[in-house]
Amino acid sequence: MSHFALSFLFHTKNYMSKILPKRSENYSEWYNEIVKRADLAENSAVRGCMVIKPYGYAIWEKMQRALDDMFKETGHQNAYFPLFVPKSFLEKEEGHAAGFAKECAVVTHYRLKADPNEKGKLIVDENSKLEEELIVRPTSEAVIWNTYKTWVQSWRDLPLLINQWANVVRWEMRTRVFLRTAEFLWQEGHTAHATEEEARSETRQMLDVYATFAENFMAMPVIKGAKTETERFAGAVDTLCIEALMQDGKALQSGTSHFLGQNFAKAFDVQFVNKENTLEYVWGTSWGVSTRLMGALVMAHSDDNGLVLPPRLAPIQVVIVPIYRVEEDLQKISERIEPVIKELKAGGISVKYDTDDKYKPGYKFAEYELRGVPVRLGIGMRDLENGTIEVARRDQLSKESRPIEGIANYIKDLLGEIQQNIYQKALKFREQNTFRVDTWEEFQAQIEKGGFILAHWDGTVETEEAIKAETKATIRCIPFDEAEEDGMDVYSGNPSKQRVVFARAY
RNA sequence: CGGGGCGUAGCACAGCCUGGUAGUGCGCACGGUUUGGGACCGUGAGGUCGCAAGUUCGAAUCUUGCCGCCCCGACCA
Repeated sequence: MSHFALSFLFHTKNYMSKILPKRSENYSEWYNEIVKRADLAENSAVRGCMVIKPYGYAIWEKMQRALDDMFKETGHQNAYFPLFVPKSFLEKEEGHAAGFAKECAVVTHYRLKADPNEKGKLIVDENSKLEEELIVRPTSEAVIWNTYKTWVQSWRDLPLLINQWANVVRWEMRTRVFLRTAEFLWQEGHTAHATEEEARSETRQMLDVYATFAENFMAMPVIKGAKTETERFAGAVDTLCIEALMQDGKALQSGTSHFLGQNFAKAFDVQFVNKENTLEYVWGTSWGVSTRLMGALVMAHSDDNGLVLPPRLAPIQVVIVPIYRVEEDLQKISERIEPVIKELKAGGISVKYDTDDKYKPGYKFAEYELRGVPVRLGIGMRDLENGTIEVARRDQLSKESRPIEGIANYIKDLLGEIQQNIYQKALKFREQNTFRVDTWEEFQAQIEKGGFILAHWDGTVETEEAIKAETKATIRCIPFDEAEEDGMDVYSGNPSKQRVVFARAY
């Protein structure tokens, strides 16, 4: 016994560097470690800003591709607007200005000069002060609506369906990699329409696009709904959102779509002449998802062995690890596996054949698990003799030996099955962690345990804020698919027509 | 902005209390043995101990100031 105990103690430190913190013990440390160890991103030298590493960026690119295709299918075009927003633009829509004012980076000068007092140092050249400060965009409504004014004259110019992929900056007090960084990448759609109805349906259409993306690509079930007044986007009439449940029981807003009414059209004087030759303000929408989705992806599916990627977003869908002693064996293995690789690639599957001899197979197994590669194939001399190959699934951490004959087709199906399985698992988790609650005592107890709470709300800001103050729970959304029913507000006891979704949120 | 922690090799840390040769593990380079779940042996490279000032014969270590990072809260996609 003492021998084991001693040897365990002696080696503990070494092992510690190889295993992840337990998800159940320290969720945020577990999250940070996965992001780091799976090579998705790291904290940069710049406070609050992250470096997205190639593997992480490859996932983001897959997200971009899928979303971009969906935007194009729904008639949108990409464009690009400036990073800098003159302060006067930002001021024009009052609610908008108030909402973003306290988190803006401001450019006041355009030049540096050598410090006369200290060699090698630079100081701001006071002679380069800007007449008007430039704001680094926290979002682009202001610049874009200022531009739309010149683009829209007639009803024939509408609808205007534009999207841009860009970076934005919001000076957050506290940041977390992917979930809340000072600078982040996103897409922002900005559309203008002739009628309210059309703008409202655009708002809803894009929310549906996000939900479809979340569920079909990220394998992450979401609740669609509308934000309450307090949670609404600054400058919007209505904010719709998709809300996902993370494995620690906290909610994550994963996408928003705003109906802007005529707020920005009026602020920036964007009018068009309708068919009856009268001037009208256009109706606007804006909608966005960001690199926060990367955080959602990690927190929705991963486990104590690392990242779990849904096949549709995995940069490497299948990794093949050869197991051999001598060079000749590797050659034999390669000869047998090359046609399989070709077949997989022909089927549109991304494959990595890892012949790197720096690491042993065991190391590679652990490493690809950490990185969430959905399927791993192991093939050695024993397999060549038996005509088999080892197939390992990341989502279930299971292994089986299969005939190598027809393996490519098998894997094609398997990837689909894994995609489904990951989604079903996440859906089941959400269902098991969604609670219908009718009393305040129950509510208080349940919110401590996490999860979505469906409870009645009287529709007042006062109640919403009181609940938040007492429990830190916010109304994530007023869900679309929840049937109306008469009830009593869980806090105030006032009459209510519908349950809303409460949770503690990121 | 409050509360806590931390800055020593690429990474994780020890050394600091009680001042005197800068260390361990991982990683890295080279050579050899290994390879079906994170291999091993040997040799080697790698440091303005966060920055600045002070105390001292002498500072990673003591004092003061500053800077930065992380965690927990208040604000937020």
